Amino acid sequence: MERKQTQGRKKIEMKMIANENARRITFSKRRHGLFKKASELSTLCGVDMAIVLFSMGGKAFSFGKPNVDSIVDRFLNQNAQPSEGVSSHATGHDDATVHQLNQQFHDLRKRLEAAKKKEKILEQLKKSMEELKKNVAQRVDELNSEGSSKHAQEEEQVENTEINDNDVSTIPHDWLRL
Amino acid sequence: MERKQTQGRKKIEMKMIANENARRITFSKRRHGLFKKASELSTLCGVDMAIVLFSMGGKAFSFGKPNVDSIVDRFLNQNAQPSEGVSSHATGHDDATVHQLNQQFHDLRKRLEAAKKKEKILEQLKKSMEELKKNVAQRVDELNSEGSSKHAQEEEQVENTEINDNDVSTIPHDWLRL
DNA sequence: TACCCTATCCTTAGCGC
DNA sequence: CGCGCTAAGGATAGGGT
Repeated sequence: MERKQTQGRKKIEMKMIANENARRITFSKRRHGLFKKASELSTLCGVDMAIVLFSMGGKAFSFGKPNVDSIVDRFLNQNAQPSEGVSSHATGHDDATVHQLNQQFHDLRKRLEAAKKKEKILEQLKKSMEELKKNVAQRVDELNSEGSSKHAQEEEQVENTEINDNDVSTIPHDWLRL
Repeated sequence: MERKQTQGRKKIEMKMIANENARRITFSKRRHGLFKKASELSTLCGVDMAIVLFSMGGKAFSFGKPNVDSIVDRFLNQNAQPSEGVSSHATGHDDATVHQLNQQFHDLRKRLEAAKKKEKILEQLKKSMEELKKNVAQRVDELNSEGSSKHAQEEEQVENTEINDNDVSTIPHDWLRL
């Protein structure tokens, strides 16, 4: 008789998980599960939505269709008048389709504008990096020429930028932060 | 010999549900499921989060812990954060400085990667927009010249950002080895 | 609209690599 | 970390009230 290899899934109490490590694992797993469910819901029903959550470490994760910002924007401007752009003079023939297209167009324009801004900053970013590079190299040189040692084990604390999510355009909201 | 009362759950294709009524039912059911998952995740892991979604009818639904606005606030304010980094040039000679610089470098590189990805999306975005623009213009024309037969509801997905980003690092991975 | 029910399908806790 | 595995727990499509 063989023992079962694993005990399989067990029920857990719905309270904050005490063990910090287990909590992190659960956070990771369930976050992915949640995003997947969200993705399915949005495709099955053709609706727009966004999810934003902050881990215990303060790191932010997000999912959005078509993107988080457009949803947040809509959320904040719920009681404001929608958008007016293309069919501005179509006072009488307002159709759901046109309205929808309008909405999408509006969102796209916003995204383009934002993107252009970010392009400029890109250059700055590159320069900053070059300088940083120089700085570090110099520092390392100093250290090396003064007798190398063995301290090298721990570093890399930044980790995990979560650039790739399971669906659509999920660009890290903080991809630009100087 | 009784017939089974129901056929039980069946697998469904992951595409927009055609039948409008079924779609609404699924929307309702899965929305509840999603919110429940979200609630569980937030309690199990003790994290804050928010979900906002708009039904096809344009109605907004939301979930938030502790509430949506606080999350949205945090999300929006994050882009302006100074991020308290590293005191420029610590005249020190300890490896702490190097460590900090190294950390900052990693951070920068991650951002650069994300930025390049963004660049690609930009191109696609522009194309999408051109097309959308054309679409809208055409739609409006149709409406203005009214009298034609009923239009088909042929939309188009603006989304679908399939970006395969390979090799983004401009700097050799080991140019700096601590 | 909101529940109820059942038979599946899907998610994930707990371990190991 | 991420990936795989197993099996129990949970979500839910389809149908009914």
